Amino acid sequence: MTDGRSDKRPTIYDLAKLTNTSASTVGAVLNGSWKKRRISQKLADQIRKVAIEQGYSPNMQARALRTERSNIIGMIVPMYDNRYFGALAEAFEQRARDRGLFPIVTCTRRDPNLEIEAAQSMLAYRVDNIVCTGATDPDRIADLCAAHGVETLNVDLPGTRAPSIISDNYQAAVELTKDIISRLPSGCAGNDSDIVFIGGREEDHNTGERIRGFKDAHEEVGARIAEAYIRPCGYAAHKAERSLDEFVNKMGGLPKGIFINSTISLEGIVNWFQQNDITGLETVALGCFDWDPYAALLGNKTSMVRQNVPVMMDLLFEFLEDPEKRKAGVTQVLPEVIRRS
Amino acid sequence: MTDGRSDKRPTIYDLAKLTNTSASTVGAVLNGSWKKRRISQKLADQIRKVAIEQGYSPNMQARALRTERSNIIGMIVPMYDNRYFGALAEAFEQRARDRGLFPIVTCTRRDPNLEIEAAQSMLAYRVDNIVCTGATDPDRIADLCAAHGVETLNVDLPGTRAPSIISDNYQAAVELTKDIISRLPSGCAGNDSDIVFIGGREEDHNTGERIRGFKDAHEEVGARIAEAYIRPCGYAAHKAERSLDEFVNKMGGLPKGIFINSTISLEGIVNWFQQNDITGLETVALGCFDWDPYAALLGNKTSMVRQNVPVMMDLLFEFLEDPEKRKAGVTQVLPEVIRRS
DNA sequence: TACACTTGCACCATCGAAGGTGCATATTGC
DNA sequence: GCAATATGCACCTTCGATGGTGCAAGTGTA
Repeated sequence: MTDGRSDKRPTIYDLAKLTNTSASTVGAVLNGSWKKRRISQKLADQIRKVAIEQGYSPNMQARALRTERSNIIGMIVPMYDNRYFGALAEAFEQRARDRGLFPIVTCTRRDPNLEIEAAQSMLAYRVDNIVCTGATDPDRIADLCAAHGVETLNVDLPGTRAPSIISDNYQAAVELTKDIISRLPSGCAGNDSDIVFIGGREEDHNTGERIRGFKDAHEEVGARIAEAYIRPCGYAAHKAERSLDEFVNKMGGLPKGIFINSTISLEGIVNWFQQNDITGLETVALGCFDWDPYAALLGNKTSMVRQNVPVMMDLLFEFLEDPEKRKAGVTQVLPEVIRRS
Repeated sequence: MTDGRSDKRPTIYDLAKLTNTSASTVGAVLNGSWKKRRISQKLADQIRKVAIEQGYSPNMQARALRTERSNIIGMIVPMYDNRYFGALAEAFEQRARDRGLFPIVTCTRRDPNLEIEAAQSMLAYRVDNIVCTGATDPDRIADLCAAHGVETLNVDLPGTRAPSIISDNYQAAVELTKDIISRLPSGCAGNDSDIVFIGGREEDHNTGERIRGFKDAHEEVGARIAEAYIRPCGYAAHKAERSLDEFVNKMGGLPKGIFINSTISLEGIVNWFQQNDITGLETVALGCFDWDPYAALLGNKTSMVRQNVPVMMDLLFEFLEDPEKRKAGVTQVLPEVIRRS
């Protein structure tokens, strides 16, 4: 090169030569510790000028190696196929950047092995923290990270090995169920219920809590629920579709209401209606524990639960920054129930 | 600690002491170059055993510092608020992992400054490549990266400084428009059209191509389009909503069809119908250049364009791996038009 | 003028891994 | 039985940034 700029990225050593100073001086100026090191204002200005001219950017790998702190913060999410996790990732990234951290979000498709693999990669790159969102096995990740001296935090699904920030699934499920009940044809509420719960995994904490809320809301109005009405058939759309189909075949008709445990399951439910009984979409009272702008418009009767992403992410960073607060076990955040009549 | 395991992560030096060998031997064994270095099978096995016992994980920062290759591959996406970018991110991550790379996806909210900031962060962490997906200004990012010796690739929106993989927006727009025309009340096709194009940004390459396809499809059936029918009002939902509202006020009624330029814009359109004329959703022929499982069900008449994510991502990694192929300028991939009658 | 401080910077080891090189010991060929 | 080669591993520098330490020159005090 003839313009004095190398084709390689300049290092503090290059800048030191260009300014007739030393690497430690350049380093101190560019990382902000120069006052402590009593570098003169004039020299600092000059070095900064040359650094900009040369397009210097500190090698974070080298810095991390030396300081034992990467400023990388990782987040594991299950999927990008719904608004909730998308919003979580977006809010997470924004807050991380605001704090000068480098956010790394990766989706692990609800695959426990992939979760571990992703966590191991993050650990290899020496992330400072890992946030497990909706992880199928947060404790396993927490243990793995603990062995590496890395603290984790759980979001959406609670774990026992790390502080957890989750939605108040029980309370929101109670409210959503009451809302569905209130929209049943008159005369139904108070009698034995005809609302099906579809979707989710029984082992899931959240699904368990939602079923508990679903049951308690029924109990409050004196209605009973038969076993066949609780159908945690998994999250995939086609599973919900099949589950509803089985229910209808078994019971000989549609239920009066459906509590759907996620937008993904809702996809299957709507598919079923499209295939089998499109008018049902207008007559059955739908409630979905999740939020999606289009889904909210479907059937014109779908109430939805929208989890409070901003508050959850604010709490997350509070916990990350304050070891005292971090001791808390499970912190619940109340979601919003968006009612449609 | 009493069990011989330090509370710090073990390094190759720790393992060398534990096995009475040297750091270079341990390093060679654990990074696979041990045969080349003529380490005996027996010693290699022993070192690997101890490494596993100690929970060793190589410090990728140190490795990257030494080898000048981080194995990190970055991707910038605008938003996680639609399925297209979610699917792109997911497919990208999967393919990167399959190749032993560490994928880093970040969303920049269609903010040109945030795009640059994110790219700079990635460069500071010495990513090997950056993939710009739907970037507002891919050339600016490409130039920045080029100054750091990092190659970029564009996806979804083309740039002039790097190879680009995009959808064939023109062809798909022609097909989508024809589909809308075919669903107009009989007698309309062939006359001057009554289909509005709403959403997107006029400066966007994709929006331009779609408008071109929209126009050509009209021309083919001998229909003309008045200026007021082309409304690239931006992407945000409320902008599309307002644009449709303005159109209806100005023209004194609904159009017979709407070509909506993204699911986000569709959100605004559906909102408008909800607020103003819910029956319109059933009578107006809708086509949306984007895909969403719920949106596809709306109005029961919405045809959608689903971009071919797997093929685009396969091409991306082909280009990344083969410098020859990388020379190509813009590669177009034909999306699928999902018709609903 | 001598001594104690302060100012302003350079020198150097270090973080963990990689890879060039060197040097014993073991094996082969003649 | 001896040189030539192969085998198996250790030593040492390097990547870029950080921060402890040392040291000259400048300033203040008695």
